[in-house]
Order: sequence, then structure tokens, then C-alpha cells
Amino acid sequence: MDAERIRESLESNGLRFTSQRYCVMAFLLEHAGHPTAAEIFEGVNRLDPRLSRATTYNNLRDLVQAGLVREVAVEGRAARFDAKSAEHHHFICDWCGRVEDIAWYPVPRPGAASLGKRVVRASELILRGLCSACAAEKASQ
Amino acid sequence: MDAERIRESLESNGLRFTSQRYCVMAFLLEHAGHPTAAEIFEGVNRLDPRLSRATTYNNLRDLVQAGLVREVAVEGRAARFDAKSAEHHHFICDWCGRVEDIAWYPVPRPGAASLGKRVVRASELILRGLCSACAAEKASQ
DNA sequence: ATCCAAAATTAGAAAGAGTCTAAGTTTGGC
DNA sequence: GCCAAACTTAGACTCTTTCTAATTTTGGAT
Ligand SMILES: [Mn+2]
Ligand SMILES: [Mn+2]
Ligand SMILES: [Zn+2]
Ligand SMILES: [Zn+2]
Repeated sequence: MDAERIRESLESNGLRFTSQRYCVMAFLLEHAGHPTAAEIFEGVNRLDPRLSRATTYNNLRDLVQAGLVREVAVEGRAARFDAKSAEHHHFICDWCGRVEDIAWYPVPRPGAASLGKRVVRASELILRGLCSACAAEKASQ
Repeated sequence: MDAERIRESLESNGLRFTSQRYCVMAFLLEHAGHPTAAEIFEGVNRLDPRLSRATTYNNLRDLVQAGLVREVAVEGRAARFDAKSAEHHHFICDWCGRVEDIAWYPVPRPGAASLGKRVVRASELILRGLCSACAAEKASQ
């Protein structure tokens, strides 16, 4: 996605185009490995040191609210972020906390009876276990 | 579940029976609302002030590892805990962070092809949106 | 081009959640 | 009862995230 496309996606969500906002979004689009806020902050600053820590968090919050970015909470660790592209599921490694994409397939939603008056916005399937690297390491010991 | 049943479930998992461990487990069994570690600490201490904060966290970690308790990470908030009883799904409120149980129904797992060499231990379905209370509040404004 | 209000950014302080340490206590098998 | 291993503890510490208050930037209107 080029700068103009990012500009449009920001503006169509009522967000101004700023160099910091652009860099955060571009970083996420270029790094599909679910970086943490700290990794995004460091990664952007390495090339263009005009982004502060507070703004990294502010922008991630705004981008998540606008629906352009997905946040993945990992128990006991920093949250990870994902530029929303194609739908997919997530696998979280019990051992190293890595978040990996799993090819999408449809998952049934619960019936209206069990939802009551709740308003469902999204559903996500999370798989847990050992990633390939950790599974191999555990096997060899 | 009475004390003897809790004792057995702890011992069959290689955990000693201590008054602190018992209280944490009993609290979780009596409070199905997914309390946080801080809520468990305060709730237990109110009745029996022999539990420290460190031990609350230590025991929750051990109980999760033993498979007796489930931990639910909520983005930007403290983790919530759940004594594992019947299988169920979870609904997390975007607004207040509350975690609610959703009646269980089977969800298909991905095929071996998309899992590669990962070892899957569990899969969980998380629904997101507004809980009944927050949906009502938003509608009335 | 200039002006302006709203939106965004910043550094640093602060808060919140969870972990660690090192010393003391309890547990349960012998 | 004895003992080693397991457990608990207070409080310091780390890590992640949010807040504050001052400054700068943005983009629409002139
Ligand atoms: Mn992803
Ligand atoms: Mn539950
Ligand atoms: Zn791993
Ligand atoms: Zn709610």
C-alpha cells in the first residue's frame, strides 16, 4: 500500500494524516510479524526519529478504534499489533508468546439465544500450543 | 466442590495443599465472574488475611499450568481468571472489559496443512462487542 | 499566502500489572 | 519428630501503558 492509499484510509476514518501516523501504519503493513508497541516505536525511529513513545501508543489506539489495526492481547506480555488485511485466525505460542497467522476458514457464531442482548462486533478464533520453533526445541531435549 | 475435592485436584497435579492455594481455588469456584488477580487477592483477604499478593500470582500461575484454571488476557487490562469447569466460549466487552461465558458449541479446528509443525493444545473462540449493560447504556444516549 | 481552531505530538511523570529476591515458614514423606 | 523440598512473604523492581500540560502541526476558511 502506498502513501496515498494510507492517507485515504486515515482520512476516511476521520484521522488526520501526520508523518507519525503514516510511519506507524506503514511499519505495520511492512512487518506482518505482529510487532509490539515498543518494537514499532524502535523500528520507526531507527529510520525517522520523529516518533515519540506516547504517540506510538496514541496512534495505535486510534488505528485500532478506526478498525484499521487489530490488537492481540497475550497473557503476561505486551500486546501485539496487526494491520488488518485479509481475515485470518491466530496461533499464540504458550512458550515464546509469538503470534502467528492461520489461514482463514469460517467459524459459526452462537445463536441469538445464547447472546441475549449483547451486540457482537467480531469473533475470533485463537489456537494455542507450541510454535514450530518451540516444538522442535522441546522435542530435542 | 468441597475442600477434599480441591485437595485431590491439587495433589493429582503435583501441587501441595496449602491454605492459600485452597482459598484461591475456592474463591474462583465460588465467583464465576472472571475475577482479576487483584480481586482474588482482596476477596480472599477480606475473610482470611493469610494470602499475600505474590502468592496470589504464584498460585494462579501454578493452577493455570496444572490446567485447573483458565487465564483470559484482555487488551489493556488485567488478566481474568476462570476455574475450569464445563467447556464454554467467552464474550469480551469492548467498552467495560467484562468477560462473560457463552454456551459451548463445537468449533472446527484448522486442517493439518495450515498448522504445519505447530502443536495445538487448545483452541478458543472469543466474541467481542458490547455486553448487555453497555449496549443498553449506549442506546439510551 | 495567512490565519485559526482543532487535532496531534512531546517529554517526562505516573499508574497499573506482574515478577523477582532472599529470608522465613509449612508441608508431607520417612 | 526430622528434614528437604515446596511454599509463602514483603517489598523492591521491571515492564507496559496512560496521563499531563505545554508546544507544534494540520487542513479548512479567508
Ligand atoms: Mn495476524
Ligand atoms: Mn469463563
Ligand atoms: Zn514459540
Ligand atoms: Zn460492557
